[in-house]
Amino acid sequence: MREGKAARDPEGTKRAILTAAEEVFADKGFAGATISEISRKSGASGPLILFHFQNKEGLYEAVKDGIVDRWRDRLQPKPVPVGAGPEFVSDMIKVAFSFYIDNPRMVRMANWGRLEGDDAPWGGEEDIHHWYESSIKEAQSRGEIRNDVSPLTITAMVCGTVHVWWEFHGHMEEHVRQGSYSEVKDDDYLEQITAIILKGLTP
Amino acid sequence: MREGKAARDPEGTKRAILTAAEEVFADKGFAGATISEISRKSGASGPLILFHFQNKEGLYEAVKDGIVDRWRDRLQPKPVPVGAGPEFVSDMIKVAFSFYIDNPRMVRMANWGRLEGDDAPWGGEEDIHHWYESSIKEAQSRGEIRNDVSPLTITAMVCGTVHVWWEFHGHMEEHVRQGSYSEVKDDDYLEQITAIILKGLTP
DNA sequence: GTCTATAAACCGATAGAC
DNA sequence: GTCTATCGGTTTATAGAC
Repeated sequence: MREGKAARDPEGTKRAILTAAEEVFADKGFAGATISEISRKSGASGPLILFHFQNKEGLYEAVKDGIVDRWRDRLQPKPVPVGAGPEFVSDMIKVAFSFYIDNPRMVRMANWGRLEGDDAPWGGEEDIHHWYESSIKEAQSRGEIRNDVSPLTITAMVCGTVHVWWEFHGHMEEHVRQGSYSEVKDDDYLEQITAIILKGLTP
Repeated sequence: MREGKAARDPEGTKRAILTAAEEVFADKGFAGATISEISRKSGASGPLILFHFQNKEGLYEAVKDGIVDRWRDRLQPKPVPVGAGPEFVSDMIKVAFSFYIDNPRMVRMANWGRLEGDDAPWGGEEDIHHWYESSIKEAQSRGEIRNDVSPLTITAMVCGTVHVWWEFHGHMEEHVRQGSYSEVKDDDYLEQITAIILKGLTP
């Protein structure tokens, strides 16, 4: 977007604005982000940004929509797993774990949003949770997973255990640095929580 | 704080400002909070707030200090548990669980802070983690907890499993409302995760 | 569609009277 | 210690030329 001056390419401009905005919103949140910073990073003037997206909130929503769209495109419809309870759960953990590596800006945007009071599910999320719930229930009915715990509990536990690792990473590094704990590598953490959860879920 | 006008009571004023500021910072974060809103809620004028706390950042730090002080006052020094590995862990879970109920503003402040890049541990936190680490290690050496997992993993898992419950509460309620999951009560969740984690940690 | 210029509001912070 | 008045800087958003 730096081709001389006023390079009338509305779609390219929009894309540049969205890219820059996503970066800034993920970094600073809605209140902390400014249009002038997005202007600087995108090369488009402030008024042009508002011309394309109405106002700051419109830009924010457009960024969110973009993230959801990209994410949904990558989601293949998964087959309901058959006869593989433990493997299904360890897969669930692994997928959640790498999600945080692959989608750092989406994660940050969701975190800001939650604090700002936005509890609405992101597009496509419902399908995944429906799939989780039915898969867990099936595994329970086959006797592969203990059935005295709710599917929601299992999902929350998996998500939380993974979430805390990436979300409190800097925080925990501080504790390691201060000698409260000895270091744990990412892969080791993944392996260990998988072992604990699988064992904890056996009937 | 509302006794007529200019009620020269510096300590009372400071307290009113801190109370209002804590509310606003917890609600909006540092960037989203404004001195004028804190002024409105506390009854003290903007300049008076800045007179007492230097600048916005100084006020923010004072709020954080106040929270930490109140929190630390309630922390009794705990004895290192003896011969009660599983009970120690279930206690750890219970304490973490009720912490989120008892300290909602502290939790929100910490969440905002983490997003804003503040990884510094809160005062007094180090002691707790030291205590966790040594307690877990002892339980492991006594063969009450499996010793192929790191203490940090266990702490993170407990914190994450609890954290996700309160942090994603509104979010999960949405999923329940949409029929993805059937409802789970707070107490049931606590009971179920305790059962899963305890079983998962047996040697 | 894109820019410059600018309005209108609000921000944190200061000056100075009391 | 507390207030009113106000400054200088930024913010979002608009007007209007091109």
